[in-house]
Amino acid sequence: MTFPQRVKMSDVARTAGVSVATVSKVVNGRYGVAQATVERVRQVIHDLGYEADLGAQSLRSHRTNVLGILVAEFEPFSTELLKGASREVAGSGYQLLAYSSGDGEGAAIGWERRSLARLSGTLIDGAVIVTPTVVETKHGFHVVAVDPHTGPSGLPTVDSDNFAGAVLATNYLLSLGHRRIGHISGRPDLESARLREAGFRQAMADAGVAVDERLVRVGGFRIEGAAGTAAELLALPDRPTAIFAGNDLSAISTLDVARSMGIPVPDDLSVIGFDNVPESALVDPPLTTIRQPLQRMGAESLRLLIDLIAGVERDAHIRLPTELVVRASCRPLD
Amino acid sequence: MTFPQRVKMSDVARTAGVSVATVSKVVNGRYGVAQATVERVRQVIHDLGYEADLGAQSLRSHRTNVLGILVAEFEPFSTELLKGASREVAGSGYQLLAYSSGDGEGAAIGWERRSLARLSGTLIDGAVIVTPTVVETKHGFHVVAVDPHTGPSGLPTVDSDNFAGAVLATNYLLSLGHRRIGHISGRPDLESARLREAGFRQAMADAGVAVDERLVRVGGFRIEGAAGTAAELLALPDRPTAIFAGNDLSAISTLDVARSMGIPVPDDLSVIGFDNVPESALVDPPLTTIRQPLQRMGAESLRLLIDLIAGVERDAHIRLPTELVVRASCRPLD
DNA sequence: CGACGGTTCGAAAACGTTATCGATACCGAT
DNA sequence: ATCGGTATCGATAACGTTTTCGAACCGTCG
Repeated sequence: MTFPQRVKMSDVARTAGVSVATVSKVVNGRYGVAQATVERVRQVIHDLGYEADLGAQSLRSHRTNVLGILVAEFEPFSTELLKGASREVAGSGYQLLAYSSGDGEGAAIGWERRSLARLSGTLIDGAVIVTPTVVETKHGFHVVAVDPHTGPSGLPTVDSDNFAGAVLATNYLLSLGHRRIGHISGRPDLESARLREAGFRQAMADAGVAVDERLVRVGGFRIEGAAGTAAELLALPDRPTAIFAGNDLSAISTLDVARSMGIPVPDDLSVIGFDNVPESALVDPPLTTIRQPLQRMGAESLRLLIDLIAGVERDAHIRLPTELVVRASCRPLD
Repeated sequence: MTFPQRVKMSDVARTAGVSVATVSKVVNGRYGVAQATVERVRQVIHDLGYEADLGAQSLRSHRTNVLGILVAEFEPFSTELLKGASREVAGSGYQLLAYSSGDGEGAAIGWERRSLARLSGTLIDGAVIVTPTVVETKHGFHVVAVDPHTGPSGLPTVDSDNFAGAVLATNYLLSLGHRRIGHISGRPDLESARLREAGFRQAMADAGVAVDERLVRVGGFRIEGAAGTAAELLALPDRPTAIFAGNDLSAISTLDVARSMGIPVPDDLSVIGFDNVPESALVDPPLTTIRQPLQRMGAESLRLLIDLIAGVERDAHIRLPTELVVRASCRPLD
């Protein structure tokens, strides 16, 4: 296990005929080295293919120019965020690393904290955490939270307007004439799930229609959990004519369940989702849903993180707008 | 930019009343420390929440216990691999970091080499590269290639049996009575695309049906490129009755084009894909395709990498089987 | 009783980088 | 000539860890 080929700063220094200190200055663009020297050293660096040793760099300066993004799992939601984030990072001088807990469903809740402890201050200069449960963060290490769990988070956050989106969705269903509207809500510890349910209730109240409590149920944000809930809802004697699912995954799951129960969508049941993951355009029927600008959220969170590290003063809570995407899974009640 | 809170090995040593050398031995499970001391130090480590500084660790020992997986972009294909890989890594003692070039379409070809140069030997102990163009790798640093570009690669690889899969697909269409079969092939510099086209031609030849060269066209593996190609194919005066698309993305794209041209699938056109990405089950009609065990490929590549690093002797070329997944996008020719 | 093997521990030297700060060279002005 | 002031550069001390190697101790055996 040897790394014989790695060229280090002292090699560059020797063949350029200067000291390592000077090479370091050139690499980091510090003041105090003659233009001619700069160019010579640059040339040697290029010729030798020198790359700074991240470990040593971090050890000495506590900076690595590497940013991390932590997701629970690589599913469509996170993936879209990742796309936006990795696009944003290009040209920023940072590298982006994605990290997944990798441990499935029943994983310990504190995985992000452990990962962060391990990575922070040594491997990465900052991180964006998706759907985090943690709030505390050690001083001097920057993290921004995307779509955090409930609770007063002191962290900088970026999310979308979940409440307004839920109102949008509910109003759309209402405008189609639906009154018996079911809601499959997400994990109650998720701030976004809570807000979506709140928006749903608000819109119903504003329209003056009472919500039948038997029609709003926790389904989880995962596809399996939602299936059971959808089945319960649809098996009800007077089942809802429309379902507002807490996210696209559970909406898609509802579509499946309806099909297997012989309930045609949208004819006998309207379904609306939330998120607008790419899949929602592909399912049959194409899903009407609320669009969260996922890629943009990823991009914004990275930009925010970079700004935070650079110390620029700015608003640390970004809320992006949601919008209704009408496809084919809803229709007016006869 | 200070990190005041970070507890270092010397802190542990001091409060445990031993030297840093001893702590290091405990952490790394080295021989030569009394059982009682081990337990005392372990306790202190836990109490103080000590985490090794990856930078210093790597600097000194050239090991980080971090593995990387490099993908060009976070699309369904890579994502499935990532899932498999991150599942496999759990409990292996390694951490897994995903890295994406982030730069879109026209990015420089050598991005992986640059990334690898930067990360290798300092940040990660080894890497799996998805769809790599590079072949060379510095000595002592292990990489395994998934679905590599064409050319004799000296790298350890894992892929699926693209040739056999293409034969499977073609034979299926043939068995349905199709003779005018079109093929949208992937980027010609991809080994897998080349093999799929070869399998297609082989199966046609074996069945004694000549391939009409106007019906096999390069479409690229990206959804946009494939759309144009599909449109050309379907606009032909005597258009094919079936299309074997080089991958699911182009198959899905073909479905779209067919719909917009008013050609019903599968009634007037059969379409078969390759990969079996999750999306293919969701589209309308659900796509008949060839399944590559993507998650398993991810898992196998990680296992291979770990074994390689550990120095175990084993076959360094893994080829996983493909299989036909019949859904609803093909039907017998009348 | 001295030597010896085994066990447990710590001092100290790396690893490759960055930051400080003193040394040197050079310049124009007195 | 001497001097103050700038540029330019290099020695050197960290950073937190791993590893080597010898010291110290204890019990055993000849």
